[in-house]
Amino acid sequence: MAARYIDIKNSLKQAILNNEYRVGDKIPSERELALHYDVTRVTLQKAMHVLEQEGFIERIHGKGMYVTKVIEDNVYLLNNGTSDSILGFSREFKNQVKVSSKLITLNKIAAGEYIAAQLDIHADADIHYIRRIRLVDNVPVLIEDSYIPCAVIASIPEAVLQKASLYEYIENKTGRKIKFYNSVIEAALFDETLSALLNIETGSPMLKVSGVTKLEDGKAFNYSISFNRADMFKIKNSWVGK
Amino acid sequence: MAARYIDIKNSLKQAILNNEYRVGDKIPSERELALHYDVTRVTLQKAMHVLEQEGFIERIHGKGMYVTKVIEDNVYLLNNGTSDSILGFSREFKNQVKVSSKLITLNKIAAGEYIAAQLDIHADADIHYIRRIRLVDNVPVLIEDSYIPCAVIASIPEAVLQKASLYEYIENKTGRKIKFYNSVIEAALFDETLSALLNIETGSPMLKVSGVTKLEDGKAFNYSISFNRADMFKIKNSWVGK
DNA sequence: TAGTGGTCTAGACCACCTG
DNA sequence: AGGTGGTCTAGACCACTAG
Repeated sequence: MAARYIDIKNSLKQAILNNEYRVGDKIPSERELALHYDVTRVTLQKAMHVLEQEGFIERIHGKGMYVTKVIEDNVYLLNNGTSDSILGFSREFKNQVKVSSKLITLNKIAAGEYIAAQLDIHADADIHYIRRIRLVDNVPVLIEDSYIPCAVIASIPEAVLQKASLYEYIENKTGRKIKFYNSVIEAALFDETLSALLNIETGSPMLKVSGVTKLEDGKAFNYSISFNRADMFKIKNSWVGK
Repeated sequence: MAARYIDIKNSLKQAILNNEYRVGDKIPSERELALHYDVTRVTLQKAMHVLEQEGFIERIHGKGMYVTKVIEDNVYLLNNGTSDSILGFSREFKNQVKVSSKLITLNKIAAGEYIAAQLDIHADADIHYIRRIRLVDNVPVLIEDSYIPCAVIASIPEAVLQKASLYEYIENKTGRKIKFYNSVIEAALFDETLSALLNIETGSPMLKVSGVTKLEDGKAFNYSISFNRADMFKIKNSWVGK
């Protein structure tokens, strides 16, 4: 079903996560791996480039490919830009900790100019405005505001917002996968309203992440802003040259 | 000299920046562009994938390629993870504003465990510890601490730290290009020491970016932490699925 | 020099979108 | 149906690293 290079990438990723290859180990050469998986070098390279981008290996010209320093500090929750499934909050953490949501607001309103511009729709188009508190092991850690055009999803069951992953719901409902995520990361301070919702001090530092999510067909379906407790969130970012 | 696909990417990037293609425009198909640049589709696709990663175009299966919303808010300075030359501060901004540095500290010290672990060297190896204030149009906007192994660069002229780009100096000195950058982004508050250096209020929000930079041969050469005024810096992050 | 990753060709077939 | 991007093959040559 999926592309061959994705399968290969996942296979090697699992091998690394299972410690079959350890940090600093040299993994087999492209030519060996291509033979093993029975693909051409071009296809294998595609897999390896993705693995590199995701931060699992390092490719060094003339030397070989090496397993990178591990996925580090698990005390803090991270949310990066290069994983398979960055986007949904519950998706990312559901196997590690107990994630839940508390729905604060669910309204149908007109987009207004700013939101409309982000979503590439008309300012008078209807959208769902959703505000949720996210909890990890029952501790509130962030507030997330979402703006979703009614044209994409006519209605959103409250049950989804309370318990399930909104992204999975939308992928299933529309039959399209999530493709794009453009975000802007900023630091700010929690104001009275938001700090009260998280039960923390006003003026605490916040990591604010806002962005637009798009589906495979290029249609924007969600503009979101999340206000994250700075003491619980970091963002890992990796970059590979050229 | 450079790879063909990089040239093509830059050529199209320039065309977009010059408004030869405007936001929302459909650009020619892969097959047309491949013909025009006289390369195969595979090579052309490589160029386009990079261009997509850098946020200039969107590729939509079955439809075509479209110019993405522009590089936006130029009042704030941004520092993202997908550009050609993210890394150096002066590199990124030297054509837009007047960037200068003020050297606060330049010491040769032992790495110590934490820094040594980041740089993958011994804890008793010598490093340069550098603290600089960066100014944009003579306004101090961030503080940057750098930890550079003496084994990579024996000495660093003060003049470089005051005026020039440290990264360019190192690329020239070692004859190797910068390849890697793994960073962690956090939010925090400015303490007394740091706020005094930037002449802002203690307790102001800060965007803290720390990371390791590596050269082409995989050798770590700089662990840095930058403390950025949150009101002047945002980070743009784009992610493309699959 | 032998081995590695980096780039490129000239095809081919598939999956998706639109009229 | 015709055009678009997505994937893949089976080679080839180049650039870099090491002993």
